[in-house]
Amino acid sequence: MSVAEQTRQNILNVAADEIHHHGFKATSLSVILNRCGISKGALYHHFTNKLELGYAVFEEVYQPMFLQAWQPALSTDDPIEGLCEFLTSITEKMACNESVCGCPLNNLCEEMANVDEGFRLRILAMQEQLNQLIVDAFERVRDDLRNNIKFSQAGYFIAATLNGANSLGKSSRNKVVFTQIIDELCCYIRALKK
Amino acid sequence: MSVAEQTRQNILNVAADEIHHHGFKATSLSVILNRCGISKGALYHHFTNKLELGYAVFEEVYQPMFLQAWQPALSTDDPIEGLCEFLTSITEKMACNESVCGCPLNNLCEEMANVDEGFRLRILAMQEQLNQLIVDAFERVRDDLRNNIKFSQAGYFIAATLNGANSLGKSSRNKVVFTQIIDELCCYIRALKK
DNA sequence: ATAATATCCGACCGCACGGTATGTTGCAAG
DNA sequence: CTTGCAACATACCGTGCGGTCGGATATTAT
Repeated sequence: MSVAEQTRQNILNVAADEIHHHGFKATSLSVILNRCGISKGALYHHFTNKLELGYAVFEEVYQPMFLQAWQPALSTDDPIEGLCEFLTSITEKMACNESVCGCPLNNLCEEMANVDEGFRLRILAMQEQLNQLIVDAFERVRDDLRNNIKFSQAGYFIAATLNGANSLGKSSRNKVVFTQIIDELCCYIRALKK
Repeated sequence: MSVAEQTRQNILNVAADEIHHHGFKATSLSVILNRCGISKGALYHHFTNKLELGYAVFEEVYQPMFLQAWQPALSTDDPIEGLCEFLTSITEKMACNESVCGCPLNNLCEEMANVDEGFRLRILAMQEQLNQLIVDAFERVRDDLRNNIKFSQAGYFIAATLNGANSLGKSSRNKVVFTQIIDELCCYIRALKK
């Protein structure tokens, strides 16, 4: 990897971290520059403006990260159990101070979806992609599931509840509430089986 | 109501609307002043700073609004059905352009809970209050419910899913996804009964 | 070796923001 | 009538922001 490309990747990673912690609008370019040890000229050589940097972070950092997290859980022989174990593992791996940051995708959705169309469409595509993953997984084992289930609707329901759990976790500042909601969600998911 | 008190209420209402539409940080005092037709001196006569204005909006506008919305649904003879009807009525009353604004409480939670302790504690208290309402309602009809239900956990689960539904609604910009999630949530709620 | 281009630097700009300080008006008590 | 304070108005300030631009340096092509 060329040194220029390293600079670019460094900017993307630092920006991703800053956006995750402070949101897009509250993220300061100056902070990114300081953390990267580069100048403003360097940043504006690689990205035309802050918005394009945000888009690049979404596409090149958040999106792959997101898919890599969900994909394995849904690709197992038993996606129902895979999903439950994945959700439970989130609560276990989540440190207390991390719980307040929430999911990058959901954060951006809350902050930017109704402000910037570029973000909105990217987020929407990502959510539909996730929903498709869930639907595909359910289709694969549909014989094991109750036959009155609307797969897509259930998929969105799961995603929504996870987002909401993150939200409630932010205000309570401990993961007990979060864990409870995930527990309840796993009950719901397992109840999809016959 | 004195003219001064009218001014104060006007500021609160306009500020509540602005915060609902643009979030707290992105809400500009200048815009509030213009919409109210008052000067900056007037605003700073009634509120010490922007943060205190935000707290006042939360306590005097959002909080009463929130309780007035939930209370009736949970006070009926059949809170399970009351809850479902209430949730469904949200989707019906919600215009398409309103769907992108989301719930003021959830918005503030996402934006401010991990930034400002004053907001966080107020939001937390509000959420616990809502949860208590749900728990109380469930306790009242506990004989009609399955006997392995953790009331508090179910309450948080319901609140979380509603928040998440709002979030997903923001990016899709139509209420179909929102409605689906609420439908699924109502199924879950009705399944709490024996 | 030299020209050309990519990469990066850092001073600067305009702007909108929250907040302050001082001035003005009007009502109400004495 | 006047004194005083609540209720505003207005001009101004410092700050941090995203973004621009001319120049310096490194890398590559010829």
